[in-house]
Amino acid sequence: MENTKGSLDTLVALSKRRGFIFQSSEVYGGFAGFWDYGPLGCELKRNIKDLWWKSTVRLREDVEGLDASIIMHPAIWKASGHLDTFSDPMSMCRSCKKLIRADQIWDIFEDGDIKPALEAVLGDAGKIANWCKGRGRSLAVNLFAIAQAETQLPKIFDRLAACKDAKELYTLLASPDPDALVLACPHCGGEMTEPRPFNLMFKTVVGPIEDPANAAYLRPETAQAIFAQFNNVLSTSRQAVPFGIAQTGKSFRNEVTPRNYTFRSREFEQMELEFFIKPDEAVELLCGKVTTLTDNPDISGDPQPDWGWEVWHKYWVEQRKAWIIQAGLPQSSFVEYWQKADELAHYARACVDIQYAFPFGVQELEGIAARSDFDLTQHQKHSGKSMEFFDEPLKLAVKNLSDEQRDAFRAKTVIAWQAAGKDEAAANAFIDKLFEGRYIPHVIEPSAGVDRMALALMCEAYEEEKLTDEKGKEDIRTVLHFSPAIAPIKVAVFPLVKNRPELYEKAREIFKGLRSRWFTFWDESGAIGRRYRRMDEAGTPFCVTVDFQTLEDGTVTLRDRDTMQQERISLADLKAKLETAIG
RNA sequence: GCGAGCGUAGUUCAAUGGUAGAACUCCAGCCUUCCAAGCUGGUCACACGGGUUCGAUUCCCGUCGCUCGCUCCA
Repeated sequence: MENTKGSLDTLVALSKRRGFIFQSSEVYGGFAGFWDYGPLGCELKRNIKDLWWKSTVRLREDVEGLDASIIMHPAIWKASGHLDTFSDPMSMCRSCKKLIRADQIWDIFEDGDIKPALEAVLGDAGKIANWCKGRGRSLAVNLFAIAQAETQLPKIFDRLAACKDAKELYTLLASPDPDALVLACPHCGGEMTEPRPFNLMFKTVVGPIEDPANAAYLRPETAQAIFAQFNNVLSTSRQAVPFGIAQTGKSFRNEVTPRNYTFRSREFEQMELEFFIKPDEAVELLCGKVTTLTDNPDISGDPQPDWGWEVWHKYWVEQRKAWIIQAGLPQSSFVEYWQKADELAHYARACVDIQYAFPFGVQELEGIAARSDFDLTQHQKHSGKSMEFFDEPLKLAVKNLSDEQRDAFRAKTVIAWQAAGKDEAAANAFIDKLFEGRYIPHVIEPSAGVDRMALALMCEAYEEEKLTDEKGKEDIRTVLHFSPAIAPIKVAVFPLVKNRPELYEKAREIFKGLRSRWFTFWDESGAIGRRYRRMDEAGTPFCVTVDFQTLEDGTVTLRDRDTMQQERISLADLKAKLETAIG
């Protein structure tokens, strides 16, 4: 049997044909970056989320759930850094790769005579109109926006975007110095890319008044809500660090290029866990040592109090890999990529990407980041509210130390912090707090995409099987090998033929009995083989067929999707059998 | 965001300056005692908006969408 995985195109076609995923707003021509999940797709997504929630929250004593609002106080995005970095036009230096806010470059230009000169030229609407004639629309829009000279000047970005064109315009109008309009990096003098609007967040207005002061954003990640509600969850849940807060929900990013089917969508769903841990210094004071990866600790069992952040991070990487395998991606189908030091975000100590081999390339499915205390520190700074955790055992442990031991600890810690580039005062402030039993927890963040997981599971499950029957006739069977836990339809019930009332009635009775427990599908039309194949394309693991023997001895045939084998099983045993297989 | 190509039923393909055919799918009926293939009938398409024209699915322009390459991806 020679089987193939099929291309992304064949998967997309099946996905539409069977009702997994539709293009958003299709009747109006579609809407790039947005997708709708049909009857089977929404079951699939629901099953993925349920499986995640069960393993992350329900089965763990140390994780609590949260379901926060999508639109939150804009100050959250100020604190998190999203607003500063990604809502302004940015320009990147081609040499030193530094990202610089476009208005900062503009400020540099203000030193010279570029700005007034440019504005003078651009202000001549008649010249611009002539020049724009026959040129690209976006260019004309940009230049006219500037030329219109409304009471408010157009946004700085619009002006800067026109710089390249303005240079040409300068030349055309015999400007004294067109070269002056080349954007130069203020750090190294290198060439800057054209400014781009990094407004990755969707902006909206809260309240009926259309005023910039009422601007708010759709969340670009679910994580920040968890940090913002850290204190509330902590104080109402009887948890203590280490513990986690989990959330699933929609997030929104104004992606520049939504491509590869649902992989990079502008609206997507995340499953995020923020797991709060003690800083290593606190672990050391409590346990007298910090277990690191070089100690080769056993991370397959319950977490241990002496684990440092490295071990916690590795622990969650392994937890997440186990879950992904459970969901139906074999170990061989994904890779664990440890980001190099220069790839890490400035606040991250380590980050592992779980990458799946999609048909369009090996791409990130989930990230597990060690984010230090960056997020809670930011929110403490911006909100003015303490994000510290009071660790009573820590306070007691410190109390039991001698003055010499405390001094030695302080000296050692200050040196370590200085080696990490932080100043002595910060180290001492941290140690003072620590000695009182207070610290800002660090965090390990496993962050997974529901849509990416659904797509990966569909890609992995998809197979075109070449079958040859006993007469030697070849046939291709398209089948989705979903694991029973995530399969949208768990079981289908068929009457072997539909024009025998007694058979039909018996099958309906069995169908209704199963439906109360699992998502069960009923199909009575066409040849039995055709019905089996329909269910293969939907990924339904089991089909129950009611035939004449059922009426005599109370047995049915149970057909397995993957092996296509059938077994006769008594109705009395059917539910127990399915319970074992599906769960 | 830039450049190139593409856009006809759910899918794969036709034809055409005079409003479109097929196969498979799907639906209904018949037949049918277990793996899509029998019979009969049926539903369903020119992405959207302008322009040229007596008339546009066809030619032109724009928008939207898709694919590829660049760019981007906190």
